[in-house]
Amino acid sequence: MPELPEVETIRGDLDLQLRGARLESVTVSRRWKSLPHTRFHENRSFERRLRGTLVERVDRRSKYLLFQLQPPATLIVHLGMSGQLLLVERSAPRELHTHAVFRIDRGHELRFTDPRMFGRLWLVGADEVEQKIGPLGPEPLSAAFTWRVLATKFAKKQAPVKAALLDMKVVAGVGNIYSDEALFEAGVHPLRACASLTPDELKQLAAHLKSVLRRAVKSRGTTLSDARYADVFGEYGGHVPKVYGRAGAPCLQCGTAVVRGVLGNRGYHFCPRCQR
DNA sequence: CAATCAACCTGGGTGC
DNA sequence: TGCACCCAGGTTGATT
Repeated sequence: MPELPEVETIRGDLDLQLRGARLESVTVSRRWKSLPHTRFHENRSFERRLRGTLVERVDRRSKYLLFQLQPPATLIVHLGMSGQLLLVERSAPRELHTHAVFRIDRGHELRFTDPRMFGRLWLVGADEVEQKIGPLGPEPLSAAFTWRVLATKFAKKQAPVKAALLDMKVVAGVGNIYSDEALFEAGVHPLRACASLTPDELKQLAAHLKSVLRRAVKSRGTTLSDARYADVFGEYGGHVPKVYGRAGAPCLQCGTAVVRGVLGNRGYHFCPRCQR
């Protein structure tokens, strides 16, 4: 569910709310503990090792949230498709599919819920983070990400550009919504082979990717009508996609019906007239 | 190595 | 009402 702008919204709020807070206790559901260690680093001491730790800072890399703790350790959280982190009062009724509860001082709880259970929770040493979440390409909003990075990575790539944008090794944190949006705004057809893009198209693509991600962060993410992304306070995002999820509806630029295609088991959306 | 695809899960919507 | 699909914002391991 959440991509870079949604995860970044959550990160910012958690950093403000939890910096300096102590995790009084941590409980993980039996169901979640039964997951393979690729999704839950169960070492029997997850709860015990977290109890009493201090949250020093909350970082983000790609779609991963990194809780930097004291004594030194990193809690890695990935929300998968349907994961949520909710900051609530302890007395509030427990949400369905709650898999982990972090009791915070001052009477609050951080609850991790995830109906589809594609999320991950890992507790690792600070030096183990890279190997756990990597290898990852550059952060698209960093100065290190330019059209020249794309030019290098695309030079010998025959895969469709849509697939490449979803590849975390090419660029980190971009998912199905924002790859569709960036391609639409750049006027590039999703099925174009990476290596066929001209320098001008690469410039457009890099610039529009940065632009749409920045706008989405400012709007606190995207919440589709049929899905339920919410921030840590349960509030929805205000960003509205231009093509994603609009199959059959008129293109906002030319009025042509937006087309939905399937690539690698995932739907994508584009305007057959504006995107070449 | 690069590209493609099935699998991992649950729940909501649709059409018969 | 029941049921059999189809769809969903992600990642990854197996297979070509």
